[in-house]
Amino acid sequence: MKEYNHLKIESKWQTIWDKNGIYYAKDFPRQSASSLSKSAIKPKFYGLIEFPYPSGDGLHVGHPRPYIGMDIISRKRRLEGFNVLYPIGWDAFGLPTENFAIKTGKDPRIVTKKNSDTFRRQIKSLGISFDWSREINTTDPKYYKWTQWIFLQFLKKGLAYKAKMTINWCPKDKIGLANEEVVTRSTGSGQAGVCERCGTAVEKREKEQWMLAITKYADRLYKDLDDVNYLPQIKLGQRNWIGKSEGAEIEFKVSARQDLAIKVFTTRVDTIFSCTFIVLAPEHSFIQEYKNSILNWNEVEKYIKEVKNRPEVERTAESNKTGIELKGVRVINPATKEEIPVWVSDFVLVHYGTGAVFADAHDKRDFDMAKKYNIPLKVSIKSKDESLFEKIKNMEECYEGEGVLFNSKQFDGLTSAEARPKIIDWLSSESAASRKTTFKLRDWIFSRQRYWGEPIPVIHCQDCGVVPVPEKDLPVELPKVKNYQPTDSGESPLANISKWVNVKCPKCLGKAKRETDTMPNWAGSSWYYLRYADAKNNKEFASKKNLKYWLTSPQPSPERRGGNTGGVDWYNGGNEHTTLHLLYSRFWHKFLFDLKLVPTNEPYMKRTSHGMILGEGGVKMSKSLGNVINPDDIVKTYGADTLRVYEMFMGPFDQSVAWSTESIIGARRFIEKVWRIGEKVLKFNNSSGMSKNSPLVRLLHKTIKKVSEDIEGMNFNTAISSMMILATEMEKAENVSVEDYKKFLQVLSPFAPHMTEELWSLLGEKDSINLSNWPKWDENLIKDEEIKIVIQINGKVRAEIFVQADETEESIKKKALENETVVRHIAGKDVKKMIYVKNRLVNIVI
RNA sequence: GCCCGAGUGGCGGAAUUGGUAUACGCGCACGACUUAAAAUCGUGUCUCGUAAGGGAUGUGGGUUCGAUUCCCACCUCGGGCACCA
Repeated sequence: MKEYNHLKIESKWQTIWDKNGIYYAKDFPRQSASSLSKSAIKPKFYGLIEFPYPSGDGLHVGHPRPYIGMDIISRKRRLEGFNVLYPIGWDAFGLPTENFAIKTGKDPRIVTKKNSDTFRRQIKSLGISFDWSREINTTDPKYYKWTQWIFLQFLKKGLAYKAKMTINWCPKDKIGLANEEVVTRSTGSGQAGVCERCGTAVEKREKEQWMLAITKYADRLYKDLDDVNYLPQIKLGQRNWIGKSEGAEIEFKVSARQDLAIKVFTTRVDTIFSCTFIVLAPEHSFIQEYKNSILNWNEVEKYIKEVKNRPEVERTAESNKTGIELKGVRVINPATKEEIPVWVSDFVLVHYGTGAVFADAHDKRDFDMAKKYNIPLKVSIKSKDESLFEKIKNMEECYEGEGVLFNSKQFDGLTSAEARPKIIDWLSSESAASRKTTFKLRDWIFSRQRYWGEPIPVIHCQDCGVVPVPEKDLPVELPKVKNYQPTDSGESPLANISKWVNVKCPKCLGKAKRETDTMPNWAGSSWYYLRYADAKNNKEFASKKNLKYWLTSPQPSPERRGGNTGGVDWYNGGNEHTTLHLLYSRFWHKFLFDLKLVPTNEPYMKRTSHGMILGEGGVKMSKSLGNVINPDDIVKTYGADTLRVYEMFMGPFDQSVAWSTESIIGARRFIEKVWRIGEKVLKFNNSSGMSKNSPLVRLLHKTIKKVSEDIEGMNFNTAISSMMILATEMEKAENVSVEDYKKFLQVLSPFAPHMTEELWSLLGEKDSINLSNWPKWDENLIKDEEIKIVIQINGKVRAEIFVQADETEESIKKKALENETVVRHIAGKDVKKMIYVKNRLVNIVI
């Protein structure tokens, strides 16, 4: 047998796999050729990773981590008899390519082609079992035709609408900026957002934008999380983002104008008796409407202008709270009937609740603001902790918790929870309040004044207004332009192409103009997993038949829960996508479900996350730091199998971990060790060398169990650790049977597919190891006959004894007390208690 | 500021439901093999102590027979915060 040569082996098998198309998913294959029932369709497994953005820098070692993880799961599923779909594509619209085009004048289409070619070549060199026959690209007109088509369905159902929104605007470059392109810089008067390119202070501008009404789905997006199998922190992230709160809307009447009222939303109506002022968001419409009555209007106007240009994160930061009173305006607290002042402050956000809050001593932000501006405060909630109460009463400390009401008229003595419904009922009987549920979630701003995105398929007609592009005219293709800069008026570069812009109205055939806004990058990625089911379909985004097969299991999947009707079996992606992308695609999917275009109410049954790979020393890998590792170099020097094993071994899959080129050698040594064992096995070619009961066979079966279970939990690092232990023992052993070695190769094959395939074929197998059967472990062989029991005295380990697996508690305790060390330690002391934990320990308390 | 995650040897990390802290790997030291080197194999490797024994899982408290694990407070780092993907 020849020496292990990763270069030869890896390219050889990649070519063979590709030629035979062994990783191509088949639509509705039969169970097996010999299956009696003709209708028996093979069960499917649909594993998904987030398709990459093909950046100009090429792949870096962080990209493959999730691909390898899901590849291991997909490969295991194939051996378990599933028909596996594991697809990939390119999420290729977006800012970096466009900015590159602006800078260099190169056509983004050509740049995208070049970048995705590089990515494809690099990913292929890693031996990931992707089905390349279903590759998609969001910038392909054949793909974005359907992204546009789905938008038209939103429009048809009234879920796409236009609204005035503020955008970041650079007055020097005359272009709209993404939040990312606005950097915070210190100026003379504090922090300010400036343009990343030119450093000019960024302004906010009002602009008509296309919106998608995701808030119409807020309740379902929240509730249906109960029925999906996401990691708990992902569900929590989604829930926090949607931000459902149940509370009340309360009206504060304006003293001077009893017909006018300011509505506030609160979840803590129990604190209303301590409310001494109300606070409006600077953008609140009341301020403009009532400006003639505001005595200090000039100052107020100046304040509002300042605040509007501050980034939102900045505005809500604790240290930066500012405010101004609306002099001459007072409202009435409906509970106390007292007149109270009205303030404006930057920490109140216009798009949450009603854009106004009532303020009292039981909210930290209100409390701090009142202290800062000497606004009177009152307290009305008594803490459970009496010692704290003095300080709270004296306003030395802010108490935000729940408690018992006082200073609250007829509600005195009730707990916060008891008081809330009663106060709402009381106030609503005077029509000053109503129960209300609000969401933090806001509608989705869907317009971009950019070039490199899907054109929004709408035509503006002078007479007919907004007219959707007829479906037969889709796709509305992106025209070529000379200049990728947005126009001076803040429109997309498309606005300059009069030939493209000026069209006939599809309805009245009169003069009309195309919409020149494009869609955000999120659009194409909101439905891409559906396209993989039927990637080449020209008539629909995917056929119902294919969607039904790939999204709904023939038998209940272990991934499925509660009222969930199916979806992608397992979707793994980055932690950084667990709110936005995940929520957006759930929204699109639910919408399509309502139109009966997809068969399931949720897109993904199971969602897990992977951590990032950081540079050496735990800092971010970035071009500017010069610490980016290119997988090409690793594949060349150590091989794809080594890279795969190393990336899975380096740390827990869901956590970020620092790269270490020095440590790769450990993975390589492990692979070489397995190779050497292969040489030994081939030399002796012993099919029955080991006794069925030998310690090595027992270890093999324990390892099969451990690896099988660890893969399901994505604990790839401990799976590899256990295989390393097995390899060390196999190498030490005088003889390893072919049969046992093959089982080891099979469980290792998802991690190191090339070298295991080579060894498999050297052992005389004709078919691919990737199409063999996942080995089963023998329960009888993994049970230990003798068990080590630790003896503790007062919780400290003092000795250990070995007992038979079936030994009784009495007998073990007796042995423990007879132990020499134990006798020495308990001499002259009373044994108070003995705690026995089965198969683990005896703790003697003295 | 708000939400989520993490903090364990020189380094990456392991540790079922609260039950032997430091598995596995890297590095380092010593030894075997070799004319030599590489590769490989073996031994050792948290810390103080000759030992008996003590101490240590970001910090400080608490619950428990027993805490890396549960509770409270705090510190540090990473991710997200709606136009980056």
